[in-house]
Parts: sequence; structure tokens; C-alpha cells
Amino acid sequence: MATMHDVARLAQVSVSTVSYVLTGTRPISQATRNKVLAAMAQLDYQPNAMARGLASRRSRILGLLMPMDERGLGATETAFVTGAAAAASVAGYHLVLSPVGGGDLDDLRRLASQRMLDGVVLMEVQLADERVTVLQEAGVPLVLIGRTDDTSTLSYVDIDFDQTVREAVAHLAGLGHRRIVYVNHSAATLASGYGPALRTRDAFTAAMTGHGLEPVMIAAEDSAAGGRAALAAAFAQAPELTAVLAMNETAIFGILGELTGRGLSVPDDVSVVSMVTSPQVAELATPALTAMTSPGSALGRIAIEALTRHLDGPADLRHQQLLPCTLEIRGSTAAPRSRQPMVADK
Amino acid sequence: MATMHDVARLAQVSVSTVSYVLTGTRPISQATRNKVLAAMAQLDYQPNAMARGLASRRSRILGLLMPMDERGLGATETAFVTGAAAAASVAGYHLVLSPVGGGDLDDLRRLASQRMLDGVVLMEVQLADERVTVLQEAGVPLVLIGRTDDTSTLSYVDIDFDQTVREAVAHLAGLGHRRIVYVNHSAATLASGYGPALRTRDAFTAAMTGHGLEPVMIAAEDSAAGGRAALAAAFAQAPELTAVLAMNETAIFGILGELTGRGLSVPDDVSVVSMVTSPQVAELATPALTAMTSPGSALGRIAIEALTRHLDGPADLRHQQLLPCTLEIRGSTAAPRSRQPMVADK
DNA sequence: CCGCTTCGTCGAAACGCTTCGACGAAGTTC
DNA sequence: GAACTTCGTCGAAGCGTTTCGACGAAGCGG
Repeated sequence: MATMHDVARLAQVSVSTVSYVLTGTRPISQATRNKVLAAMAQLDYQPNAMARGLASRRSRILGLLMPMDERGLGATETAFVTGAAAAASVAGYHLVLSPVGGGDLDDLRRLASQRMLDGVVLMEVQLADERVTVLQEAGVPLVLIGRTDDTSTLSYVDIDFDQTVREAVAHLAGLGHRRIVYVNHSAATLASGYGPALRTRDAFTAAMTGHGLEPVMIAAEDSAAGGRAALAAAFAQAPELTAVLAMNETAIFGILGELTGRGLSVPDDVSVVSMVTSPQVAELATPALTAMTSPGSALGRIAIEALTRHLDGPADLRHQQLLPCTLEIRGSTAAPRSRQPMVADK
Repeated sequence: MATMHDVARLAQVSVSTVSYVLTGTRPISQATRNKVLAAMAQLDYQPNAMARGLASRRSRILGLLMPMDERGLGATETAFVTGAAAAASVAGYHLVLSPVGGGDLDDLRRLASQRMLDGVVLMEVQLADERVTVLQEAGVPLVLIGRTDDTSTLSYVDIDFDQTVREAVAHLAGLGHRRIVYVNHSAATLASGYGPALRTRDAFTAAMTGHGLEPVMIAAEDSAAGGRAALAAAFAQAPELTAVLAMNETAIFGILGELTGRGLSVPDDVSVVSMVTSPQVAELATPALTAMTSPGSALGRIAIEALTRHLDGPADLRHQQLLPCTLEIRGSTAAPRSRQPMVADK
């Protein structure tokens, strides 16, 4: 494996000159630059990442920390990742994903203190997230995807849940639905302070109230069975419901199954809107789901861009941004069968 | 940030002694060891990963390289990852996931030559996979999840597709199905030399022939629409089919939708078996899918264990292992409505 | 009690890079 | 044309570890 010394010797320049060619931190004449580049090519030289990291005190590695629970990564999360990886590559950084869950706090502390990560993007942030504290204490630059409750000192990118819910409700209300049930994540998830669940809950209440409608929310476990149970609960609380809004990508399949099981058709009897969903998942259902499509890769890209700007730029600016999901109408929403009770028609 | 020098000074020993305490490469008396450990604790010392990597020429970082395409990571892949991460942690390595696709071959070459990865686990291996060549040339120890066509010099862990298909077919045949259609990945995927698609194709042919049945395979795009088209094609080729075996996790939802659309019920009219599927996904469908459950985290764990054994141990042994999927019977399979034409009965 | 290992520790030399100060050679400015 | 600035390059000093050779102090056989 060739080193810088080898390159320098072959190009008949000093080691530091080779380094300057590589990093561009000092001007180098075109002639020497060419000599050096030729030597590097001839030796198939690759700088040693460890040595570079040690000397420069920056690894050019960015971490994307994502808790990997059983559910797996949906297409939505995958889009984050690919967006982030692309942006990192453009900025000249490597992106490594680390599956550190909430339990591995010590693991995280070690990772952070070992100076192996120049900066970190944290996914699936809780309202009160210890990982944030750990990383801040370790002095690692940080961008969140999601938000803690106190965002005053932090950079983040998140989905604009308020706007997203408002649009979803507006769509359904515009079609003439009056009785709309919101199926959220589980009660446990809500209690644990999961931001999206809490924010959508509040946004839903606000949006419904704004339309003069009564908000009904059901918490559902993240599973098909949870979805079925949720639908049963929904009918118990609001028998005359004509539309379901759901954020729970897994539960929604249970909801659809249960609807079919009850002999109800989508969208004729009940309309369904899925929130923060990728087109791929929306297309899996029959009929394909009308959904609020998440900004996906943009979220990852923006997070990385904010982070690298922070690392390379001098100012330590905060970046705080919300991106809305966009409504994509597919086959699962329609006007309710009867605005007024049937008997009143004709 | 405390360094080893600080620890050495505080403990009143030499730097090398501190290092020996840390690495255990030379005997240290209990007394000094305690002094050193106390000093480390007091200073909250964390070794600098870069310096360590430079001096020892090993980073203690393992890469898990997975192409991230649009489909996202299913629960199956996620299980790989978590299994691998856990095993790496146990062996004292960090695991980083790198989303290098087929296009990023140069990226990969750079990563490999920069000596930042002690070893690599490669996921989603093609029969002819350039990434293998690149990594071997770079001299990076390698374990595959999947197999290339020539496995003579490589370590790998893979699903035993042969056994898996055989068991799935046996299950259906045992129920009395004679006309079974296999829905594989797309023709393009097959043509690109995707091992699982090819191996299951051959295994299916063999298994069906073994039962004295005629194998019918349909290639389906990885989408719900692809599944619908595949089912239409299946009925065209084998109108009297009573069972579908599918490996395409995305297409299978289209298949189910289309079945319902045609007024056919699962499992009464048509039985469905999904291959290499996680329980989570199987439960999404209504009825829940009988499936061949992938060995999931075991695959990841075994791959990492093989890799670390190779790195830490002296011998450079190859590890080659196949794991079968296990049949989990849920609601989507049953005996065909009529074994013999009804008229022939009684 | 003398020469031999073994044990525990130290000092110094890497590891392969970045970065700082220095210093000729040109190029400017009055 | 003297006094300054760039410009382009060099040598050397780190960066924080590991690792190697060395060396006293014990421990041991004869």
C-alpha cells in the first residue's frame, strides 16, 4: 500500500507538497500538481483514513443514528437514508449508519467520545431524548430528524405535522365527510413522548375543531391486529364514521382487512387516508391508498447539508426547518355514500 | 479530552504501561493495573479511535454493505442488521452500515483502500458481483450474505433456497394441491443474475417434478401492479391453479388484491404461500400469510461471527453455511376445494 | 552464589498524515 | 532599486496510539 512518502519520492517533491495537492490548503503550481497527480495515479495511492483523521482531528465520517426496532425500515426511512448518503457523498463525507437503539446509551457515549464521528444525524427523536444529551456532552455536532420538546439550542429537520394533518382533514372534509376518526400510534408510544404521535394528535384536534367537527382519536398498536382492534374501537366510539385517517403504517393494513371483514368497501363506505406514507406502501393496498406522502429523501439531504455546513463553515448556525407531506389522491377516498341519511334522499 | 499521557502521568506509570492495561498484550501487575484503571476512570478517558487505528493498523470497524434501493428494507433485512450489530458488539467491533449500491463501485473501492474497515459483510450478492472483486483486490476480508456462482474461495452465509422451496411445495402438495404456480422476481432481476431468484426457480422445478407435477413459474415486477399482472398471467397459463407460491414480498399484495378482485377467496379457492418473509409482513395480509420465515438475525449474526473469527483467529478459514427458512402455517393455505373434480367424489 | 529464565515496566520509534513556520524567487509599489 | 508582498515549496513537529527492544528485579536449578 503506497503512502504519501512514496508519492513524494516519485514526484520529487516534499511530503507536505503532496498533502497540499490533496487538501488544497495552500497554493500549488500547476506543474507540480501534475507531477504529483501522475505519481499518485501511477502508485494507485489512496490516503490512509486513520492517519488523516489523527492528524487533522476530523474523520470526515458522519453518523446516521437510527434505532432499528422490529418494524424494520419502511420505504420512508429508507428514503431518508439514501437522501442523506447522497448529500454526504457530495460534501465529501462518508455516511455510516449505526443502529443504536435507546438501550445502547453507553455504546453511543463511547462512539461519540472516540472522536470517530465528525457529526451526527439522529433519527426517530423522542420529545425527551437522552441521546441528545449524551451527544451534546460529548461535543458532537448534531442535527435531528424530528424534534425534542425544547428545540432552542438545536438544529433539526422535521415533518410539518400540523400542516400535513390539516391538509388531510381538509381533503376529507372537502369530500363531505363529517365523522372522521384518527388512528394514531399506540398509547404506549404516546406516553413515551413520541413527537409525531403527539403533534398529530394535537393537530388533528385543532383541524377538526376548525371545521366544526368533533375529533375522535384511537390509539393502535403497530401491527395488523392493532389496526383491527382500532377499527372496532372506532366503530364503538363513532358508529356513523365515514372516514379514517391513520398514521400507523402497519396498523392500516389491519384496518383495511377489518373493513373488508365487516363487509364495508373502501372508499364507498369508508374513506381511508394514510399519513406520512411512501408511494410504494400506498400502492400495496387494494385499492391503493390516498396518502400524505412524506418528503422522504429531502429530509435526509437537508439534515446532512445542515450538518456539513455547520462543520465546514465557521459560524455555528442553527438550522430549523419543517417540511410538509404532500397529498396524493389514490383510490381509497371518495365522497361519503350519503351526506344525509339515505331515507332523506330523493 | 484526556489522552493516554494524562492517564500515565496521573497513574505515575509510562504510556506503554497504560496501553498494555488497555490491550492486555503484556502482563501487568494487579497493583499497577488498578492505579491505571483508577486514573482512567477519574479522567473519563476514552481511547482515540483514529490514533489506535493508525498505530495498530486495524480500525475495529466492520462494514455491512447493503444496496438500498427504492423498495426499502423489509423486516427481514432489518433482522439481518440487528443480528449483525449485536454480534459485532459482542466481538468488540463497531458495525457500520454503508448504503453502497452497484453504481458506487468507485466509492466502494475508496472505502476499501482507505483501510478504515477491518472487514466487510456484503448483502444482496449477485451471482456475478463486481463488488466482490473490488474488495478482494483491496484485500479486505469478506463474508457474503448470499453467494456468487463461484464460491470456492469465499466465505458466505445464505438461505438454503433448495430446502425452503422443497418444504413449501411439500406443504402445498401435502394439502392436495396439484396445480401450483410460482411467482418469482422480475424477468430483469432473473436476467441480472440474482441468486435467490435463480436458485428458487431451479429448486421449484426440481421439487414439482419430484412430486410428479408440472412446474409453472411467472416472473413479476416488484410492485403490487406486478403481482396483479402475474396472477393474470398465471391464470392464463394454468387456469385450474389452486395454489400460488411467491417470493416477491411486494408483488404478493397485488396478488392478494387481484384474487379478491376476481371474487376468489384465500385460502378456499386459492392457497398462497409467501417465501422468505418475516412474520410482521405475513401478518399484514388478510388472512395472515402462511410463509417460509427467513432465519433473519441468525444470518447476520453468523456472518459477523465468521468474519471476526477470521480477523482475530490466525487461520484463514472459510465459512460456508446454508440456513433454511421454516414453515409457519397461518391462514392463507388450506386443502383445495376439490381434490378430484367434484363429480368423481363418492 | 552464579548464570538463567520470566515478569513487569520503561523509553523510543513507528504509524501516515496535516499543518506551521520559514525561506527563496518573483512580482509590486513608490 | 529598496522595501514589501505574494507565491510555491520545504522540513519538521506533532496527532494519540501500539509495539519493540531493553533492562532491572525476582525466582530457580545446580
